[in-house]
Amino acid sequence: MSDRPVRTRIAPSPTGMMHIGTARTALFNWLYTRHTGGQFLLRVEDTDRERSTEAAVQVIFDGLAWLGLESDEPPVFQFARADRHREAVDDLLARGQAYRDYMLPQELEAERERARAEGRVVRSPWRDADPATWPARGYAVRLKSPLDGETVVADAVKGDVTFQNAGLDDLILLRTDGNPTYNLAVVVDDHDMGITHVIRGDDHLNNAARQTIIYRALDWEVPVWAHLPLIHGPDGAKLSKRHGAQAVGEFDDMGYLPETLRNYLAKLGWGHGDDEIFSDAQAIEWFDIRDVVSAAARLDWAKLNHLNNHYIRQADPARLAALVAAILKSRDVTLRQGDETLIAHTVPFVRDGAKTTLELADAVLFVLKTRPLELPEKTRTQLDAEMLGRIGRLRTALADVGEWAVPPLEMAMRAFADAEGIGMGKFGPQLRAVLAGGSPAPDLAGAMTALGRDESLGRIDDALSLVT
RNA sequence: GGUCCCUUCGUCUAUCGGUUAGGACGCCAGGUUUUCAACCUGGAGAGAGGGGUUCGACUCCCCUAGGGACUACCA
Repeated sequence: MSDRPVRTRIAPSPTGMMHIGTARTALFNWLYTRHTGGQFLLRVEDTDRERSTEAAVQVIFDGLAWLGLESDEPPVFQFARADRHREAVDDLLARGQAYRDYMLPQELEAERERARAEGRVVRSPWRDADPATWPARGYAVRLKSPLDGETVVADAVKGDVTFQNAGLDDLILLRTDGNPTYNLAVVVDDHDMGITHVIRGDDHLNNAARQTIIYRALDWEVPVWAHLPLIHGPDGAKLSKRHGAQAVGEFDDMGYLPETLRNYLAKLGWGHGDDEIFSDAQAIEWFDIRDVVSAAARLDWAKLNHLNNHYIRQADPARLAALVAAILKSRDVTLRQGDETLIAHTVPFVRDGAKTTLELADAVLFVLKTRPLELPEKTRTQLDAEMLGRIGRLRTALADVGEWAVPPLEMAMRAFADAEGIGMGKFGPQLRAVLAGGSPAPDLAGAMTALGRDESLGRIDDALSLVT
């Protein structure tokens, strides 16, 4: 470890989606650099040319942007650095830290079977071969790993993890076709990018030992390792499609806010005492790798929903209105001029029960309807002469309300109920139906406030005119 | 099979040798009530098992069991 300024990175490969685990890794890297005043970088591991399409790369950019975790420097593309990787291999060869391996595929296969049967690691006969014996054919380049002793990965989350070198094979650095492999490229790129802390998924812990050996062979400073436990599905198994969602974009589509994800993901595998809901600023102030939990966590939808409800209640109505408008458009609901403003105006009255912006979109629908509303069959039967008479008298009372706001409207309705000698249950459900046409609606005073005086009274008038 | 990691309420976690093992979500009961939520009050609910170390272990060590990752000329 050194006193270099902290530089971390997120290094996803473009697969066409951004896994939620990748998102959390990005968040932890980001929190740590913000906490220490360092830089957070992005490297696209696009060496798999088949999958690395422009669209797949864009998914990564979009995912990070949505989460608000932007890189402090332009992204680095791994494939473009292949020459530099080969240069490092040449260096290793020159230092005698790597060797040409002329094993044929079938020979390798046979050796692999033998090694497994003997309970040892694959070894190449070319490790110490005399150059004079080199055949005239293509070769791969392997790292000349130490045969004995041990390699310790000083992990900031797991503690010291010791690997016996005898159990580590000579990994391939350069393929026969001349292309660098992942383990080599990662080391070279992290070094060149000045990465001081490699914070990544648990699944790379085993790689860390061999990567440590590469760093040493190159005589480079080994970064601080921090391997985060993985995120599992609610049933404890690896998170996959059947758990409902695994990609960042899916959470967006399901109506979760990015600040919800940030808070939730931060709490998944890291914690600060009893704090459950906290701002980015607080998370940045409190975050430390040492407090990262070492066990895998499970995704809990109920808690995610609870958090999302909290943030929906905190959010700016205009911002929510824009999100809701987009959702409605995707459902082929045609919005008129001014509808988004109307939605923003309605949001405060309906947001308390909304767990997602999708639910918020449902909750806001009643206000967008145009008169005359189509009333449900059940309501039409309930609107007999007696009920219509009552609602007519209520309309008169409401029309007298001075300020069209929740408290006065509530007062007026209570006074009306008292005057009629009945409970609110005797006209509330019917009034709701008349106002909302069967759509979900908030409490009556809230619904009427959202609708406004003219629209509310107008909808009541429409119902009253149903008299047959 | 081999290597490595993990194990506190259903779930996320607090505890860094001495606590009635705390909080949150969920759940249950009650309250509020014009629907659904939200909200308020209360409740049930945990140290995987077995050995040590220690005056004293959830906390440290070992074993077992269970879960997971890696084991490619993929990343």
